[in-house]
Amino acid sequence: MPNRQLVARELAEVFKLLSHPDRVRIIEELASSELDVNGLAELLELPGTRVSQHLAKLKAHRVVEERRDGRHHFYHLKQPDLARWIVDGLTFVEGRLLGVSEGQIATVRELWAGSS
Amino acid sequence: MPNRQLVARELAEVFKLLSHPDRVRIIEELASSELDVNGLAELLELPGTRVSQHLAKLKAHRVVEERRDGRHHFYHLKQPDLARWIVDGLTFVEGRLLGVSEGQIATVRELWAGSS
DNA sequence: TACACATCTTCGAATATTCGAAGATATTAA
DNA sequence: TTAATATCTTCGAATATTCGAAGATGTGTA
Repeated sequence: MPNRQLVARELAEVFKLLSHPDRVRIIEELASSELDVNGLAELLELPGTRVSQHLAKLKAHRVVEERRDGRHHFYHLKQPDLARWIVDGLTFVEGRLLGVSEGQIATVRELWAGSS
Repeated sequence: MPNRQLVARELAEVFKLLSHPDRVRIIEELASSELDVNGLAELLELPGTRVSQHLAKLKAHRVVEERRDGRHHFYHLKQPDLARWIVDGLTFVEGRLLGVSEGQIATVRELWAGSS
C-alpha cells in the first residue's frame, strides 16, 4: 500500500517547484493581484525572460493560470491559499535569518498576507 | 529594502530541503516518534546509507536534532509543527494525484497527523 | 584485544536545474 | 506591410543533486 510514498512524491514535487527564490516571490506577488510578465519583472527587478521561464514552470504544474489579453499574458494563482500556506512556513525560517529581525519578518508576513 | 528577497531566499532553501520524497517521509515518521537510522531505514524500506545522508542534510539545516545513545543515533524534529505544516500542504497536491482518491489522501493525512 | 554493529564520510558518475543569449511567435500600431 | 511590443522556446555551459559503493569512525561485546 504505497499511498504514502505516492503522496510524499507529489509533495516533494510541489516543494521542488517552490524551491527557487524567484518563484516564491512571484507567487507572493500574485497573491494580491493578477500581473503580466513585464509587471512582475519590474516589481521583482528581474529580466523578463527569466520571469517567463519561471512562469512556464509554474503553469506546467498548474500552480498559476494564464489569461491572455492582446499581447499581454496575465497570470494568477490557481489556488490563492497556496500563498497563505507559504507565509505560514515563515515560522520555520525565523531562526535562520540572522540579518533579519523578527519584527522585520513580521512586516514581510503582513506584506505578503494582505495588500502589498 | 531587500527583506522580502532575503526571506524568499530562506523559504526557498527550506523548500529545497523538503523537495525529496525520502526526506518528506522521514519528517513524517519523526513526527510521531524519535527513531534511529536503522529504524527509519526499515520503516521506509530504504538503504541505511541513504537515510543517513538525508538525515545529515536535515541536521545541517537544523530541521532535525540528534541524540546519541551508545551506537545508536536517534533523531527527532526540532520543530514538530513542521510535520503538521507539510500535511497542510496536501491541500495543494490533491488535484495532482491521479491514481490516489481523495479518501486515500485523507487516510494519509490522518496517518501523518496522528499516531502512525 | 578482536570483532560485530551502527553510522558517517568521501568519491564519482548520472541526472537535473539555472540562466543568459539568440531566435521564434503573436499581437498591435504606423 | 513594416515595425515595435510582449512573450515564448531552444541551446549550451555552469552548477547542484542524487545515489550506490567503499572505506573510515565510534561503540558495545566476547
